[in-house]
Amino acid sequence: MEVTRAEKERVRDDLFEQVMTPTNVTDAWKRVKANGGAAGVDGMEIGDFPDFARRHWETIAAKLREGTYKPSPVRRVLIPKGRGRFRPLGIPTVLDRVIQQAIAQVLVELHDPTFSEHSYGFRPGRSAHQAIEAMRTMSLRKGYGGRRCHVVDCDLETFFDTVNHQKMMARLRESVADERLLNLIGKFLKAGAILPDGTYEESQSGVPQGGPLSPLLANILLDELDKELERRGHAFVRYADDFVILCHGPRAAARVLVSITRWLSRRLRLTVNETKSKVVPLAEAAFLGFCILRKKVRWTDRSRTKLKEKVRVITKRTRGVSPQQVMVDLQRHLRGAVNYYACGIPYRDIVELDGWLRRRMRLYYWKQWGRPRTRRRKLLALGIDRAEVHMASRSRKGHWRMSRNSLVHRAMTDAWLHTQGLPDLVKQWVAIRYPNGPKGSAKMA
DNA sequence: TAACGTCGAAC
RNA sequence: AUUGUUCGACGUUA
Ligand SMILES: Nc1ncnc2c1ncn2[C@H]1C[C@H](O)[C@@H](COP(=O)(O)OP(=O)(O)OP(=O)(O)O)O1
Ligand SMILES: [Mg+2]
Repeated sequence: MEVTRAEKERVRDDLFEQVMTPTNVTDAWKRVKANGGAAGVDGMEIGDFPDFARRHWETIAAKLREGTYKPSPVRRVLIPKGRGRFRPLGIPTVLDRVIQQAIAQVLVELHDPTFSEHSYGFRPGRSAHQAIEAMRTMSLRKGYGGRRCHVVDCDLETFFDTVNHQKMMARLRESVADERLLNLIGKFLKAGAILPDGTYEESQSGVPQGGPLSPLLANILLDELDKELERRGHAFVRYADDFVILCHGPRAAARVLVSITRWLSRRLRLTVNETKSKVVPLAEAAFLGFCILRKKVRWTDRSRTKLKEKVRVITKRTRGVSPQQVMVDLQRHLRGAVNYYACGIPYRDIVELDGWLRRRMRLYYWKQWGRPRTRRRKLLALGIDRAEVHMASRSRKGHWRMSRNSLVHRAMTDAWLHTQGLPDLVKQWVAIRYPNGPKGSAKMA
């Protein structure tokens, strides 16, 4: 016992050297390189880094060890977040990303095993699917399934930007004894930012949205929230700054929301987003793009609308893009999106979506063919007889109506569209939902 | 099983 | 132009 405790002390105090290990640093660099991200405030691209590192790593390592290394400010880039709002990214330099990544790799092994079972965001081996499934399982427990079940759906306001430095460092000090490492992390927090107009801005609070270490720091801070929710015996699931608490009724839920809001503000100096946070009946609680309806996971109307909108954009730009190219784009987009949502898509939705997609693609071809002469030629080539072709090719009906026309349908059959490269959504859905085939006989991977 | 690459989703 | 963490799918290779 005495030996293991002493050993642990040693490892804790040696964390900094663990970060600086050549294998750890090269792993960190590999990751930064693989991400292929943009340059930071110094303008150094990923491609420039190996040369720079060969020349300067020794002196940088020395400065890091002496505690005299000064991280560069992050580069502030505003990206649209919908509804006219913007997300302020903080992009560290390539060098600082490597260093932060190296720190994260060491700290994650120390901290992640101690995190709550009910926390899912930014954590290795844990996914959004597991989080929503955990929520579903909780809702099945006695007392949470019925009509009375209400959910506190909580989200923090500009979460990363509002992380309190003092609170963050105090929390880190509880688990990290190495002063050099704490010092370095503190410097990263205070590095500041260069705004798009070139002016410097101090960072009095916040972890950069874009720092490789930031998600882990966020979880280390909110671990205290998890512990508090556990202490109070709440049925909750957290994904980053987004968490749900299942309650036995609307009044209890309302009390919990008020209480947790106050606790977060007082204890962690974090603000609950008043507009995003609310108490709703279980069926109306949207979490990670899903909700729980009649004990099943379902994608939200919003998720479906967003997916359709994306398809619309891909199939819109009729100018200059071949149908084949459009379908390649559709293929790879829908493969990923359907793969994510499949667990929440009911069969009738996927059939409807598949039909809508084919119709949209027929419309694309029809528009592409344009002039009556080319329409005539294409229709004949697809095996439609001359008399019918004559009428259809000269049709002045609207395009969307033509896409439903039976002749157009016979020319471009479902099978033909699929041979041209149109993804088969129903097939894909079945492959995900029933991976073992109709008999359910084969073994799992 | 692993490594690289492309892409999707959540935050 | 747009960073990061995590999960997943597909492709190439052995
Ligand atoms: N694209 C991203 N890049 C880097 N970090 C991100 C990204 N998206 C989300 N995050 C991180 C930083 C956010 O503070 C945190 C929570 O996300 P989110 O709730 O969507 O935004 P937010 O909390 O910053 O603003 P809001 O007030 O709109 O909730 O997750
Ligand atoms: Mg938020």
